[in-house]
Amino acid sequence: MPPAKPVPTGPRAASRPTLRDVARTLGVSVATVSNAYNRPDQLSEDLRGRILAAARDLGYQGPDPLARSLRRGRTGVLGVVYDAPLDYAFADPAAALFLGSVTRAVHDRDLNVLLLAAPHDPQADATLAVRNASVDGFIVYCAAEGSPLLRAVLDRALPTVLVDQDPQGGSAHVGIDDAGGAQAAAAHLLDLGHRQLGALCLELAGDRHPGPVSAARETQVAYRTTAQRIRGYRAATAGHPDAALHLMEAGQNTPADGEALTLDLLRAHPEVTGVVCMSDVLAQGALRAAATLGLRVPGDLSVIGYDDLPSSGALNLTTVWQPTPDKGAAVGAAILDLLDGQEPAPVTLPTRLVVRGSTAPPRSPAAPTA
Amino acid sequence: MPPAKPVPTGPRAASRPTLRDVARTLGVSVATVSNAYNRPDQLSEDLRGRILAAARDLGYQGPDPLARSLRRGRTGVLGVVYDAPLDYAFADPAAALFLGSVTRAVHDRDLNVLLLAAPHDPQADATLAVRNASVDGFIVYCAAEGSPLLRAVLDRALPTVLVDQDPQGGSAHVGIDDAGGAQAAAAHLLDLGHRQLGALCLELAGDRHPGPVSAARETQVAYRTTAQRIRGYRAATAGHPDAALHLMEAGQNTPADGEALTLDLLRAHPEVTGVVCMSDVLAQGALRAAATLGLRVPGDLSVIGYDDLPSSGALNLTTVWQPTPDKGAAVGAAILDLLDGQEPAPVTLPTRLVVRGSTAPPRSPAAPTA
DNA sequence: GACCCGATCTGAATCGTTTCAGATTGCTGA
DNA sequence: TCAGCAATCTGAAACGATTCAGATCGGGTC
Repeated sequence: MPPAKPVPTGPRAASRPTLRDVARTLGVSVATVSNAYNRPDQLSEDLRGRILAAARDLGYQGPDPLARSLRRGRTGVLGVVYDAPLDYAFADPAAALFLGSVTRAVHDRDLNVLLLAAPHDPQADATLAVRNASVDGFIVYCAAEGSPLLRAVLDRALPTVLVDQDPQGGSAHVGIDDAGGAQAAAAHLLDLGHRQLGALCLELAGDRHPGPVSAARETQVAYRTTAQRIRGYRAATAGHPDAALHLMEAGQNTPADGEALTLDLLRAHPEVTGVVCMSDVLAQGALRAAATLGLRVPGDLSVIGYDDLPSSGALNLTTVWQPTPDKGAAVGAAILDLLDGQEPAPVTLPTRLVVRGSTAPPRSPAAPTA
Repeated sequence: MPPAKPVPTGPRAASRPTLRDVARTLGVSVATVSNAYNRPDQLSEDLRGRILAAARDLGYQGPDPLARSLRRGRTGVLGVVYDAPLDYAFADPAAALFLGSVTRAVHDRDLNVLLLAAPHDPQADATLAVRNASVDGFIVYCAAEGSPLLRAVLDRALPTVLVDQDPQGGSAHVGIDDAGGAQAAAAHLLDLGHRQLGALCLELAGDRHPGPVSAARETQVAYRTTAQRIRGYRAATAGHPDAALHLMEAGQNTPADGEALTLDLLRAHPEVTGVVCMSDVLAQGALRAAATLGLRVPGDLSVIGYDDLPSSGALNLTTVWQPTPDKGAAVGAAILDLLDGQEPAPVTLPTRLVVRGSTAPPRSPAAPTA
């Protein structure tokens, strides 16, 4: 005797109706109902109308996105990967602005963005989210050299674009002229006559190591952006044998860290008259520190940022502008190319020094206060 | 004759290996391979090791997330919905900070966040992204009363939390004391002696209508946040019969718009000595406008913001603080409750006036300039 | 009348998993 | 000796769609 065919479970409970349910109530095939949604030209207007009506009556919401993605082999989702907890990342408006410009670029093709980030808990498996993400491609925004997260992304072997990172593993690359911008910033201060400079750096590596940067540490920078900008600062000072550059590393990219770092810097090196910062957010902290110490900007201390945030206009902050909207557009274009099977050319976008009111020649050393 | 069984396509091309492929190479069942990944206790350590090894050799990356989601009925993704193009939304760091705090709250449960927003093209179907999103729930951040996007979300009948919005349709609610904060801001200026006030408002409705707010328009505010804050401003001025409040509506929440609006305001009402703003971003614009006009802050013009962004410290801006991290945590807790089948209580968080240096008593009317 | 064609509609395979309900095996205790 | 049981492993049914290769049918052409 053949094994009894399992009895179908009759009309299912209050569960969501499926394509099959609406097919059954009309006595048509599921293929036809599917066509009613996806290929209106494949069935008569009349039947299509009846199907859509029946669907409405049943409370059917249209084809399940998940099942559709599985069958079609595309999800319509791009993973944007930050190698840091997201609330840290978004403490910098520049990160958010970039994200906005990326989504703008990919929305036209009906792609959405899934946020993937490192967990807060350092014990937790950082790669889990990346490994379990249902996406058509990745955009990696900020990852240290050799980070597990980055490796997990590359392992997925999906279309991937690396932002501000050394190209590797067959992925596309978009970046800015980090070194050039930094060099311009430091050169600006040197041209004004400053010789004792401080630099507020973003993290050099994923380990938390805030404070003065040792020569040893400076040789092993994991983040490309940080490495390039240090290179720029160094290149500028190299032209002035009498110039000194004191590097400070931030634990987090926040005004609070920038303020603390500046206080430390000026305590250790009171001779410093100009500070270059790797972000406007850090520069905001430097401005606060100056206010705390009763130093006038730019009279007693010159400050330069990096990014040119919208708020930096109101702060009258001299800074290095970068083309955030273009960057997002370039990233979007690159990932779309990859999805289309084409190989996009690497992109490096320009930066530009924006001189505002937070920089001026140093007070001459011997001059009396005020 | 029975129809010939279709011939299996042999070893598939260079396509990605599946669970079945690794099962076949070891001669075990797919169930066992699945268990090797999901239920290590269901098979011997020995076999499990061989399976994982074979998987590695084949280049199998682990169970496909999509198929897994379909079968399990959960995606591990939450949709965060903005009823505006994302690059506009993220022009306000407050939006980004909120998003960061939400992701922080849900990451602990291995949930990720999918960004869903209105398209730039007003012709495009705004609801498409929401209808096609594979998510376990929604968080709606900023939607006008009766917006199609909001309706589309509610139609999906998934766990949903509404942020800064009137509760409706069985969804949870998290908000702040918008009116209270606004009232405190306006009251602060009135207490200082100001009587001619300007107010820089966020959009009143989804149509783009920047400029002075007519009485008619004021009666039909689509955004709850805007409505509540206007109510707060009005409540404060109501106590002073000799006080006037001039409402200006922003087209976008950006410093540029805030600046333009302030210039318009002061041109039309030179008697204004204090400006309350519905965001710090707009307040940044007001500060710039003052600088442009050669007005000193707070000597000639007092300015108050809303949000207390990190950058507002450096700007020395008096503003209304709101507990962004708590808000994200509350939203996260609410959505997790809903996913667990529980009904979270509505949450309303407090706001607080932070007095800094951008507010002072008005220069006495008759006093000579400087 | 035979043939072909376009317009509609259907059957069934497939996407890649998870999981329930056994089957098999070897061992223990009575 | 044999029922009972724990430890392993398997078969096959979902999950909810898309899509390809026909089937059916009425009408136009020669």
